[in-house]
Amino acid sequence: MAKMGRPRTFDRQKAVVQAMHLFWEHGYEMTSLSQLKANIGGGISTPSFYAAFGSKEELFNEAVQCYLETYACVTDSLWDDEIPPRDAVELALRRSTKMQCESGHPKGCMVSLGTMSAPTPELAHVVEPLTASRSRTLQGFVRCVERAIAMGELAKKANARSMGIAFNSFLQGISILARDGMDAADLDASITELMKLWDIEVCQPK
Amino acid sequence: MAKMGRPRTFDRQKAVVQAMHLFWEHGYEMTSLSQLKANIGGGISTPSFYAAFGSKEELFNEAVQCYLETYACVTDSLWDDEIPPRDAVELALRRSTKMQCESGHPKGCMVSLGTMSAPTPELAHVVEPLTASRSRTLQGFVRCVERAIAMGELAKKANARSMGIAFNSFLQGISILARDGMDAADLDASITELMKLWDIEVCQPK
DNA sequence: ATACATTTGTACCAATCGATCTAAAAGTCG
DNA sequence: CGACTTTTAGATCGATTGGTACAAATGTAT
Repeated sequence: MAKMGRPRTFDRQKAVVQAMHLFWEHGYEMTSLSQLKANIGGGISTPSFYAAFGSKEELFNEAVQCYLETYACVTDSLWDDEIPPRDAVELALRRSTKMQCESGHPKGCMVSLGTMSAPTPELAHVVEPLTASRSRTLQGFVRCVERAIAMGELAKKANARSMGIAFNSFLQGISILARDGMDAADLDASITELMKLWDIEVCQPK
Repeated sequence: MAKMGRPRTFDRQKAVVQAMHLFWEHGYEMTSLSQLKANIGGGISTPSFYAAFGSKEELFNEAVQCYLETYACVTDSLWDDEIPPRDAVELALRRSTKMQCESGHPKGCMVSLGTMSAPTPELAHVVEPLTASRSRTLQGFVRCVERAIAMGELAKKANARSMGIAFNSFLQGISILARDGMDAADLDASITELMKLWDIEVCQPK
């Protein structure tokens, strides 16, 4: 049995992407139904919106999932054991910077900037996937340093958690700088500086 | 001639502080008049609010000024030429971390988190003082590195702007980590790691 | 052709947004 | 006391918030 009934006038998948861009730009609560409806398929009506997505919150969840499966993958190298740990860290930083500064979508990272999207405790569950993603990214940095120590690349006395937090805090800050309009080249140069943090912990005698 | 007319039932200065805490926690647009009125002097009426502060935007401006003159001073060391540049940078980072994690007020920095407070361009002017403050802090970091190079403490080949951006991005990221509930001790340890970025650029031969 | 399934547009819902009007209340002055 | 000044409380403003009811429109299946 194929699909029945009157067909949609808009592409549902494209609509999720358009919604993702709006939520990315303005956050959950600051994005209104009017904005969403106006930007989906060149404008849709209220009942069409609710028939297709259920509610604003459900659409947000879909938008977040869409983001996590696409743009957020720039940090996937942190969990790739095929990549040398130093390369994994540098790749995550450089790919994330490039993504956050490129045109065609809002600046910065939706996960990082989502920190301010849930002001009230009763709305915290809405952005929980974003919170979990930030926690996971921090874990990824720590994991890379731990892996390097275990491999003998970094000194045993290196503090994996502190180094991981340093890389992670730098990464989170990029979202704010990108929103403020900083060039990708400037950020890239600062990554080169930051990576020296890794190099000075490398075991000297080979 | 002394003050005339019916006296206020609330302390205007305390009210600005309470409003600052609300704006700090939820941002400009996400803080409603109802919240402000309910939290000022144990609850005030609408006309009392407008008689005392003019409008929501004017109160926000006062709250921002209050923040900049108090909490934001944790980074003042960046412009104090009496302090050795390395100490100035480390002081700014440690004082800011301590402030952002201490109890008695919302976590994180109002200036950094204010990035998400102005979604629409027509509200950008409201948070302009916050944007300017972030720009000023970045300049402060760069200035310290430049001062160290001029003093001969850091190598001439050191990239002042890139290093400044690295310190600044790390600092901005702290707001997000603090909001996520990270301990001040963890952040402090990561500052110790980050400061190695400075030490490796120090001119070796004394 | 007719029954069925789904989306569509129009109108509407209560609640809240920031802000204002009016008038009583509560002080300081002469 | 009475004139003056300011703040107070209650009612209300139009606009917007997220979300529904209802019926016409448009497709597929039999």
